[in-house]
Amino acid sequence: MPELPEVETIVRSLRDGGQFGPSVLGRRVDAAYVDWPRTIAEPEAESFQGLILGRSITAVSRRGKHIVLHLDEGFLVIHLRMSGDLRVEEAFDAAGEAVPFRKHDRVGLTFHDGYRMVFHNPRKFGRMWLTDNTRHLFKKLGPEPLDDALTREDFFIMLQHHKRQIKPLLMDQTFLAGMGNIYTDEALFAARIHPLTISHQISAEQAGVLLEEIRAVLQEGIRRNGSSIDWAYRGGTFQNEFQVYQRTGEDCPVCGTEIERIVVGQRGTHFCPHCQPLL
DNA sequence: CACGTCACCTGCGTGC
DNA sequence: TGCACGCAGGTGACGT
Repeated sequence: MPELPEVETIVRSLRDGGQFGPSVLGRRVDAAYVDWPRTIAEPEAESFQGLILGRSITAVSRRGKHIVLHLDEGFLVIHLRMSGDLRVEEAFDAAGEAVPFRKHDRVGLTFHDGYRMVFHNPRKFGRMWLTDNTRHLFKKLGPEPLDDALTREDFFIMLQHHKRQIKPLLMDQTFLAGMGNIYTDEALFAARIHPLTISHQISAEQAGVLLEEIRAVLQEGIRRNGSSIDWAYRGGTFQNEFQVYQRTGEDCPVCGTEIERIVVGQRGTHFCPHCQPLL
């Protein structure tokens, strides 16, 4: 469930407490459980278990789709990829017995006060890095779409610098950090831009509209606590606002034309052929 | 540089 | 019921 709005929702819950459990701030790691060692991208999984012990979480932030737990020494960075999920829960039952981990729980960090944070990750794509410095992880990431420092003019110039199909370009994390399949389809629909449009051919005015629509769908996604679909229910409600995503064959909410599905860059892509003509 | 393909994984819905 | 297949919110490594 991981695009920018879902990651931001999790970050806020980890920081402030919320629908996914209490805050992790101030909690100290007392024990580490690793079910799938490849989850630990850095350092080696064996050394990770010892190195994380005794460290406390002092802040929680986000960069693109990465969750950043700031520790009193270093950082724990988490990427959920396709199917990752975090929850914070009590690690022991009333009798003091450890609550068993669930199927697909890959990593568990038990805190000094009896709570734990669990990384649930059915498809095993998600990764964690325990590192003293995050620079090497983020150096290639593009700007944050919600950062006001990114202007419409900047965005137009960025588009002019590439001759690529707009959809894969928006999903390229080195171009812009945080967009995924859902919010890209929704933003392109809102901006009335065909997903195969070559970035280079988008006018300055259209670029401005696109940036604003990207921000609008991301902000609405955050406001609704992200999207919940199928197996990965997270309590979000943005799925109820989808205009085109997963609505193949249904009527376009604007003009009534049937929503089409094509494949772009190996990803299912949904758009209205009438509202989003390929110029 | 841009794009297609495959790989990494598991689970679910569909159609035969 | 069983089974093959296609599909899924992501990304990185290749080859052309």
